[in-house]
Amino acid sequence: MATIYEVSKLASVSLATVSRVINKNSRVSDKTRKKVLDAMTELGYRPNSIAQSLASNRSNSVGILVSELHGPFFGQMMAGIESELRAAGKHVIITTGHSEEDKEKDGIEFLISRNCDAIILHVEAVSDDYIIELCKGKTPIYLMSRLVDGLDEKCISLNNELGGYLATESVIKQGHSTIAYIAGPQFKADSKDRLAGHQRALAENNIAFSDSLYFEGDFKETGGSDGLKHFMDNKQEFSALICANDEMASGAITYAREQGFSLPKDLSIIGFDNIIFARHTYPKLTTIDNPVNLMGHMAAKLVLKNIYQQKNISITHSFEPTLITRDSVICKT
Amino acid sequence: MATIYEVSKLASVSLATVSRVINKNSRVSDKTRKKVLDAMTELGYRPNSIAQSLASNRSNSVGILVSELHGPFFGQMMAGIESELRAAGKHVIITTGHSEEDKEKDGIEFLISRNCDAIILHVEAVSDDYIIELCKGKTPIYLMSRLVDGLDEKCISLNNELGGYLATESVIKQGHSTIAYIAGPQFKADSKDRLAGHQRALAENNIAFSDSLYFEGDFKETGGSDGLKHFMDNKQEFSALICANDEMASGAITYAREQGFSLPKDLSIIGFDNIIFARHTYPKLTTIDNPVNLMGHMAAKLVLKNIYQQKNISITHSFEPTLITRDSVICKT
DNA sequence: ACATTGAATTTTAACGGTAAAATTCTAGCA
DNA sequence: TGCTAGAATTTTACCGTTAAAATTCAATGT
Repeated sequence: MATIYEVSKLASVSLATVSRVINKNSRVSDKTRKKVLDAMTELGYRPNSIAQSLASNRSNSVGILVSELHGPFFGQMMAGIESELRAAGKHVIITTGHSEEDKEKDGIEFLISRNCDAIILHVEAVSDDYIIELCKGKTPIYLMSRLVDGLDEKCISLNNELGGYLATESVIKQGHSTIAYIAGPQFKADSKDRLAGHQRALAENNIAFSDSLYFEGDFKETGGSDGLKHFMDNKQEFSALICANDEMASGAITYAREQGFSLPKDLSIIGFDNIIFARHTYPKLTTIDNPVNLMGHMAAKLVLKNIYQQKNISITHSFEPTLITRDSVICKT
Repeated sequence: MATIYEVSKLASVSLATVSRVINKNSRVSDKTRKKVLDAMTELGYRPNSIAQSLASNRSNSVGILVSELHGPFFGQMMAGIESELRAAGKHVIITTGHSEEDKEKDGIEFLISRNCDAIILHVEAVSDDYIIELCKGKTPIYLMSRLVDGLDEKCISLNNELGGYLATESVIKQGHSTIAYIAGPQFKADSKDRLAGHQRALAENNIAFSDSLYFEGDFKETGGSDGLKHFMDNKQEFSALICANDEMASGAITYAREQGFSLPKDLSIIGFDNIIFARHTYPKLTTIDNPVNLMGHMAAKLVLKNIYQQKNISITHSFEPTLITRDSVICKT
């Protein structure tokens, strides 16, 4: 690959001049600029962004850390961030944390050591204190789906408690009063908040929360089937099942039908997230919309505004979930 | 962030010695090593991988270019590559091409300019010639789901033609003879091959391919619904519908039910890819398994073997799809 | 014609590391 | 004791770029 040096020789100008035409900004005469540009195309020159980054201390790329690369939730999130940033000519470096403390830290350090101009984190295993410490470093940190005290300006988050509340409330309004709940892993803040909302809705409607109608799932399809199986093995009676995300709801639906349930007549099921696939279950899944793609866009905008000086961007730090009514919850007869 | 220089001063050794303890390999006396290590922890030193990369001309990271960050297909692929590489201590830099020639090229250049040790590409819009040219460069290129003549050693691919054949054959074996086909975008090699397999199966069974039972979809849910609607608007009669991927099959299932079909009685539907969600449609989707996660692992292994000198890895370049029989295709009565 | 000035350009020193070449140490041996 | 081989360590140049400081250039006003 041709270097800036070869370009400068071919164009018979100095390195600095070539550098200046690459970086558009400063003054170069039109004549010189053309000479350089011609030399660049002749050599097929592309700046080495590693060297640029080392010399200039910025990289035009922002790091993203997500828990997993697959799955509809993270897919939408990454896509949102990437498309917004890409439109602004910035690149994205993605790595994963697998919801494990060591791997999350390792991923963060990788992104920092790669000179990212900013980092957008979706971390679940790392402590608030660690994050606060991290923010003191020179790489700007932003947080998705996590609200850390004192770092509000750096967070884009969903009101998960409200979402949990809405789900349960809507089910109660349909006349259900024996309601089972399959939660997400409780070390994740999202899961805890959704559960808290559920409990608040129950309390406000004078329904006691029962441990025997609670199951902690894994946010995957298996969590839904395992949870439902657990309740059935224990001979629990309930007319509605709330799942803390749509994957678990799908698993529950599939399992329920395998067990001979007729849905939604025998059991109402509601999910959370409104993943694309939620409208393809049968019955179509009633769920809580989690505007994660939008939130991804917003996180990217936050970076654009704060790091890349793009003015006139208005930022929403906090998003609200909404109820999406489809066919999987029916009025209790 | 502390630099190697500060470490060397604190440990009162030279830069080179610090560098050698960082890179483990060469000889350093235990006493010196300890001094350096202590200094490093005291300063909280982390090597700047940008500088390492510039100086050493490798980066311990491999670039990945996918068409989209969301969607079950790419999610599985990225996850496969990442987990294999991560286990070997390598990092992954992901970017997207959006199936557009310009963006694919831009993404590739970004990855190259970032000094990736190797690049794994899933490109769809770029020409074979461009890829061949690319391979002459100094960054090693590997290809997923694409077979370029003469580059077999660098490709990990699925026999899509066989998959298309298997899908159609299985449907024919169930007694169907009027079969509609919703293809993927025909500029994508995968789509073309799957269609070719479909046509071969038809031909072998003396069923004529009919343009009126063909629709080119977009590989998304809407492709399935649009396609089915198209056939119905044209009053086509058919007992089976083959979709070139599972997303389109899901869309078709949902749309069919909205139109009052009873599935699978009124219409048999088969998909392609065997995405996780395929078992959560109703009826459960019969489909062709595309071992994309495995292929991701294999692509990573190929890199590990060729670029990072890991011996004793055996490579499979070509994968075969298999029929997954579930409930969405029934015997024609 | 000649300072003056501001723009265009070049020189030079970083950025934070690696790696080859050069040097210093340390033992072992004649 | 003096020499030497091999290990440990340091010196030095370089990776490809940016950016501040220095220099050259061209136009302007007097």
